[in-house]
Amino acid sequence: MAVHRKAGRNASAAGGERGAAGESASGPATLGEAAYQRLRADIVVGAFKAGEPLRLEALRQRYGLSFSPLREALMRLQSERLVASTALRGFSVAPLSREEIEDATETRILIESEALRRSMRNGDDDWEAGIVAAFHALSLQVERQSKVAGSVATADLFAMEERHHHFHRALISHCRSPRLLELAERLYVETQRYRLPNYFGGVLGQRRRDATAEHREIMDATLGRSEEAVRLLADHYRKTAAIIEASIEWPPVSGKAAR
Amino acid sequence: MAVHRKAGRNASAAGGERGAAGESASGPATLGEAAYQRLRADIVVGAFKAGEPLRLEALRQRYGLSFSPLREALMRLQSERLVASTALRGFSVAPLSREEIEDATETRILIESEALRRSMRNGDDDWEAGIVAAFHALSLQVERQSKVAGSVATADLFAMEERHHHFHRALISHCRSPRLLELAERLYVETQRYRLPNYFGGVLGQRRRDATAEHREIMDATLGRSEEAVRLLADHYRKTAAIIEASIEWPPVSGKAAR
DNA sequence: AACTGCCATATTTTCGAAAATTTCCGATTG
DNA sequence: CAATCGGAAATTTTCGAAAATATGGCAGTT
Repeated sequence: MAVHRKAGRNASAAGGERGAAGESASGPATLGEAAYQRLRADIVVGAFKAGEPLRLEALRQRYGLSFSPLREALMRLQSERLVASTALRGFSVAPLSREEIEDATETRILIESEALRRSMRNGDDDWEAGIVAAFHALSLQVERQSKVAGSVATADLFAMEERHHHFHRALISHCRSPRLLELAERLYVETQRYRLPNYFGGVLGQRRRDATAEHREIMDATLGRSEEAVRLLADHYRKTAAIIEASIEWPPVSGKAAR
Repeated sequence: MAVHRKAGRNASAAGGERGAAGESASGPATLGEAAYQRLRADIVVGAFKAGEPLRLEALRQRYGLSFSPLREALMRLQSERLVASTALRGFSVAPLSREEIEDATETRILIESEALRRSMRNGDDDWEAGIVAAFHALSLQVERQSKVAGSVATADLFAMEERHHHFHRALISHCRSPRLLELAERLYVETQRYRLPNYFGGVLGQRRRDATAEHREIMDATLGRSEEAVRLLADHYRKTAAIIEASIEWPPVSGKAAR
């Protein structure tokens, strides 16, 4: 007995190397992959609070999965610094702290600065077109949301986030280093944890900050192959970090983090 | 029935956060951790050839473990780029290539350059003492091995490797960035795969390269808080990469990598 | 009250088998 | 002969239970 999967499941012939963007239709190929994606999303949006223990039984019920795929996913998330764990005492959501956001921000700047420089050296017409297109799509979404009076739909916030991500990826896309691209990707997700609560939570209407102008400046300098682009990008990230650090009431440093 | 572990196993009360150095006595706390360490060691020393499929049944027999801890370990190794995998087609040893060693080397230089600069800014007396001590220990080992006539014992090669690693870690140890340290660590292991075969395999007696002199120069410039240290370190890594690239007969580019 | 040892319970970790999927091979067809 | 189809075998992935370990409370002692 014990039917493992409800139906024969989506017959994705392709499969796809992990780490690739795609998947598109038909969903994740394995339950482990699905667990990874859902868990990561839930951590990033704050569905689990920082530092909160992640008990396997609870996760099993929440996602309707068995231990094996969950453990795999948690293992993977741990190596991406979204989850912490101690030997025989289980997993917990990685804590948030000033030190962490600063380290993540500065590391991200180090990685993306280099990636941006290389992209500017290697970038061709397609690269430029990709950046312009991504910027435009992002602007449209910003425009649309600024028109809305009250609260913005969650779906729109996700669309916004997606386009923002896409824009920043376009800038460095032609650096020709798999490692730099992967690191930038991970650091984007790590910092997302810090940005999103601030973003969903509150200051939506009164956008004190003109992020679009910053993005445009970065784009212009980048297309002009100017080293200034690197400085602007770094400033952009540092400003974001500063705003977040100011807006969060950091929990008092406690000795016992996990569990 | 089905006794899980032979005996009650070593009762390591401590446990220890993963990623920490220690463990010292009493071995890994969990079988998953043990699998990770053994598998990683076997991949790095080339016990499994690059590109070779890692079949679970074979691993199960080799290490006397069940699937779960093995999969966990493989998952972890994949996120460290030592293992590749495709959705439902299993794992394989990550391939070696010119592109990879170049990317790894340049990324390592990017990371360690920044880490070294910060260490030079932050470093105190203990930091300096640590570097001097590590250099000295490394020199002693080099000295000892150069005296030996014929082939050197494997244990000595490992001791050498360990002290070399320790020296490079000492240089950047005070950068105050957990991420940079972790990345440097991972890149060290990644590049180890390329260095070791060359190291074990052949040119032991006729050390054409005076690595000790290079190390001393790096140390001196570092202790003198000179930016020159960064340049020397980068040269050191690029030279190593160049030697390796020259000494390896690269396999012809084939389309099908895994399995 | 503080400390210690012990037991019951909660939780993680590991196992071995079942299920799902891919791979391989031969027969069949165009 | 190339291509395709089917089905057996090989392999990965998932499950659910068993084992190992940690946790928390309670009694007994100092």
